[in-house]
Amino acid sequence: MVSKKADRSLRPPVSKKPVRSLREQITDALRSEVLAGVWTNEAPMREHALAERFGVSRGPIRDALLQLSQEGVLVYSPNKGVRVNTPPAEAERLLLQSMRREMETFCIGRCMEHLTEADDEQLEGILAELTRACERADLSAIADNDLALHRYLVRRASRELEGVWQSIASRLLMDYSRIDRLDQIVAEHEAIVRAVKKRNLKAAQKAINANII
Amino acid sequence: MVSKKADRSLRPPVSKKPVRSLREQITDALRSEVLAGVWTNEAPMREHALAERFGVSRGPIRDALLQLSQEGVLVYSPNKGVRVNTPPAEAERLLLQSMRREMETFCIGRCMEHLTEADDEQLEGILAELTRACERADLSAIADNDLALHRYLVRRASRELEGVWQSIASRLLMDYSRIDRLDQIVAEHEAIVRAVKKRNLKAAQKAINANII
DNA sequence: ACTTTGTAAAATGTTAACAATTATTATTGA
DNA sequence: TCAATAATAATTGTTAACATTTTACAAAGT
Repeated sequence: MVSKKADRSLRPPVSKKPVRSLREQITDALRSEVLAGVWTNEAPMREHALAERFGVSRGPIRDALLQLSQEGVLVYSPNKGVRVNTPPAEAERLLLQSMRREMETFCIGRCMEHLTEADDEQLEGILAELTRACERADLSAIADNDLALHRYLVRRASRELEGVWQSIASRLLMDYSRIDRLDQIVAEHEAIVRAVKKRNLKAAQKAINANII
Repeated sequence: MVSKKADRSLRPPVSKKPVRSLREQITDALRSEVLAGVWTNEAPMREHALAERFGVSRGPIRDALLQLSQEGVLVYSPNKGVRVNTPPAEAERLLLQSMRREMETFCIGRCMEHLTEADDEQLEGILAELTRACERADLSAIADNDLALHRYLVRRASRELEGVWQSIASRLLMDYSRIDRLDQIVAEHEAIVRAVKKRNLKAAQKAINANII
């Protein structure tokens, strides 16, 4: 499924997309699953089982699990493996929320002016995927595209900040599976994209802050 | 030096200290070196050389390099290895500073009331190490103990926040090697410890904010 | 019945060999 | 001489085997 051979044969002959390593692919797949509530924090996630499922050896699996542990999605216990992290307590949650708002407000303010129509298209594409994911209630895809939309704006503002942002956003979405208002998710992100397309900074910041809850 | 056998033989018979994995030891060692300016970002850090130096195989080395890349200390290029990251630009720096202040202000306010005399002793110990490191101008040890003192307070407040804090603090200290006022470092951290020992929250927050520059 | 102890299974930690990629050097051609 | 290209070396990516640790289970003892 993510094996290297298959990946290469499927890749278009001329591709500008940066090669995504096995580790990255596995990390992304597992993150969206965990945020969607596919895994419980009762039983540890076994490396051998994951390796078989992804059709790779334990090496890249370990890399992904280590990365997700640093990101706050999983919790790592030496010699015991990893399990799903618990959502942050109320006080931590409020702090992380405040920090995420600060980051994304900064990022949209920084990238807004030099966004192009190509960026608008990209955002529309992610929004469309998010909408479809909501329609079929695919929590994993919803988490994926929710993060992707915000990440796109962060990345446009600063590659340096992406890592910090990811670990804050992931922690905040640790109880994403409890989300039930799927139409609200779509509406909030539509508002963000709309404001961005109009290059209306204040409205965009307002929409983003309204979405970070 | 960091081999497992040696480590176990040196461990006291009854120890409450959590076992530090090879990955953690190597990560900490490399982080303090990079922050101290031992490595340049000109040449990539070679896995084989590091493996030989630490007397382990490339596996744990790769783990440490991956972790430090996520932390913002190193930059990872697929198939090309890692090199030292560049310090954040001014705008990013100001944002990260603000976030770090917010975090540490929160953490000291949260842990202050349930700190004990044992904590005071720990902090004094770190401060003493920091002072000695400054006296012999050992930048690596200075970076280590500077981070250790702040990390201690963060950890006392919340284990959940430690990872986020580390990646912010590391990025802010990426030009630590340019520090030349060694006596000022000692004075600022003395002020922090003094305020904490007096359980004076306002003074502690002020001292911490004065130190985050 | 309960605790303790020893053994076996299963999991993670580490290593070394192999595969694939990138960088370097040498060579060929105009 | 210089550019293009092929051979070579060096480096990272991946894998499978081995080592260590933890866990589960059963047997023995009190």
